Amino acid sequence: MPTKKRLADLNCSLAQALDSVGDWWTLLIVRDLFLGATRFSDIRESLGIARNVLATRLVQLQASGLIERQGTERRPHYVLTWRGRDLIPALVALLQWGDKWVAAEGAPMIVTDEEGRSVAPVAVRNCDGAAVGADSVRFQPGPGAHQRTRMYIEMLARAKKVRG
Amino acid sequence: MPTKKRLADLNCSLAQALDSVGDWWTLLIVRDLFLGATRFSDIRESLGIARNVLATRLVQLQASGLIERQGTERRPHYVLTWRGRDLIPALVALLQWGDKWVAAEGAPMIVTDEEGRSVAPVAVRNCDGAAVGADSVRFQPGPGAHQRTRMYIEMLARAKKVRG
DNA sequence: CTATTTGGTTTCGTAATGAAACCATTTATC
DNA sequence: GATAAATGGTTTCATTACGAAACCAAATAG
Repeated sequence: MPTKKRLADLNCSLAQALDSVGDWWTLLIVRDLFLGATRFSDIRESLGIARNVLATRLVQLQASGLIERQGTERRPHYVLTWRGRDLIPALVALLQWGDKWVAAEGAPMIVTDEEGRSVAPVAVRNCDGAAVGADSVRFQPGPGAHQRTRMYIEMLARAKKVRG
Repeated sequence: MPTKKRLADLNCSLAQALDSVGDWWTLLIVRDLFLGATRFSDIRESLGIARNVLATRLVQLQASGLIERQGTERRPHYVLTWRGRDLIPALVALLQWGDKWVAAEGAPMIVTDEEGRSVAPVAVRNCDGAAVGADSVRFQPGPGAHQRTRMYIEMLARAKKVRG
């Protein structure tokens, strides 16, 4: 009986994250909430998402602890929790990727600080603050790595070294 | 006749990005390729993804210019293009979010630089390199913003200011 | 007090997913 | 060189998710 695959048991935090925000709409809903939308109808009209799908997503987002319902029961305000707001770096990184590689007619949105100065491209940095380019980023098994994960990572790293 | 909603026409680069990498599997495939996997079977076994789904995703990823097929026709190596590698900041940001908020038994994977020193949490930064916290991040309409987008952003910003 | 808006739920047809079976070509084994 | 096994898929089919539209109760506006 085929059921939706649970990414959560993949022993990878990326999969864990995608289990919370991995479908097409969720990050866009988070974006709208971050922009300041709080109403069901605001999000619905902004994204053009079907009502039933939005309703389900909001329930899931609440269950994952990314949003809270506030105000009256029948006409709630939806707001991001801190856990939800903490997705901002990932969200901005994806947005910038879209700007760089896809957006044809210029960026639809610009990300700025409080003073309206646009932010730098999100990058991976080491503890000294120096950018670590994609060619220099490495993955190592961590304390929560299963034996299978550990072997897979090491196998690939070996193969990579052989290829040069 | 209900068809899959195209996120691409949402006038938002986040939606553009999600149109390329927005489903459950795609970023995990990118992760595997980044780790050094090149073979169909490596990815398949690593993720436990169905064969037909993986085949479709690889075709889509190639069509989006994120990966290339190399080597023989019948037994290709799949490798990330530069466009694909450029997803690394977003990928790492999501992975760190999963580590922080979901991972129970410690991080399965650690991200490091070439010398094995683990990297800092990915953050939004201004041009001076100072971190811009989620509370300080703002979105402004950009040059590619449609009128509708512009009004929506401004409407929400006004409402936010009223709420305080 | 009536009309409209809000925030959904229900129903139904279409599309996507997952599992398993199948298959052609390459590579390894004897 | 023949045979076995692995690789890289495609096909088929049942289940599930999605999208559109209709419907509905409570809250708000006039």
